[in-house]
Amino acid sequence: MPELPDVEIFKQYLTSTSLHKEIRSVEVLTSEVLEGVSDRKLKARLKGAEFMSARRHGKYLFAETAEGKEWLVLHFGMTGFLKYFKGHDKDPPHERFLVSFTNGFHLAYDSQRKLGEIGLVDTPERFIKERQLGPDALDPTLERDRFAEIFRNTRAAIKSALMNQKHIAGIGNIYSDEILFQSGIHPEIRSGELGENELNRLYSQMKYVLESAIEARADPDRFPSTFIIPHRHGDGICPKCKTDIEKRTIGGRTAYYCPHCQKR
DNA sequence: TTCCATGTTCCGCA
DNA sequence: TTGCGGAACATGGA
Repeated sequence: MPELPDVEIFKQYLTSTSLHKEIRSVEVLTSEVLEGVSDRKLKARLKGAEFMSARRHGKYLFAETAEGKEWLVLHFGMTGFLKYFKGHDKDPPHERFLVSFTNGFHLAYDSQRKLGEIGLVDTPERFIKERQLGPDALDPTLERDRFAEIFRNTRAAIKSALMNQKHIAGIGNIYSDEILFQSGIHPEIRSGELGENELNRLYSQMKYVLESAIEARADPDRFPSTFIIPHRHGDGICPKCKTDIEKRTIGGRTAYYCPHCQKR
């Protein structure tokens, strides 16, 4: 589930496995995932280079390939992930892009659906500006007042507003449900109608939920027992009050929430 | 078989 | 003009 916590784990994974290793070759197995760069150019730029550092903004992962000048950008769509391995019998099932290092290991980008994206950008900052992405949800310089201002100025349902990457980057359908549950806020309330107390809770719970998920390595089996995510299915029960969880479509996505803990 | 799914983008309407 | 809601996209599992 590649939302902010998942992509943060991918960043840690890429950092611990794939930095400072010479790239021997690059294979593009599904050219549809390339965005704004040709297969030929991508290979030419990566071959002989190495990943020098990794960064993340929202759901995007960046790997530095030429000091301060060029970065590989990866987006994982709904189903993407990375796998570092040795030996071709261990290739993941829907490999779209493969980097092979001179040490014999490979880094694969797997995406069952092809909704992800791979490109080359000169700097993450310019990319973020071009895509009009909002501040990263875990940016330590994102202060409560700026956060509150963003949500006071939008009229959409708060769930939709949280998922809008132009407002805050990194939150998707799953984690927006969790953040609203932990905040005790109904997902259909209009963003601009939230009171100051609710905005305060939303801000602090957003940080708490995302940080907790990263600490749990984005693995729902390790989430705090108060999280609603593991109960986010047809016959789920609220982990706090045992009320039946409700399901409804908001802004075109399925929302799960507790009608008792999250009053309108 | 049909519906639904963690992603973003595009279109039409207010 | 801008923002919002819904459809579209690709693929496979329930």
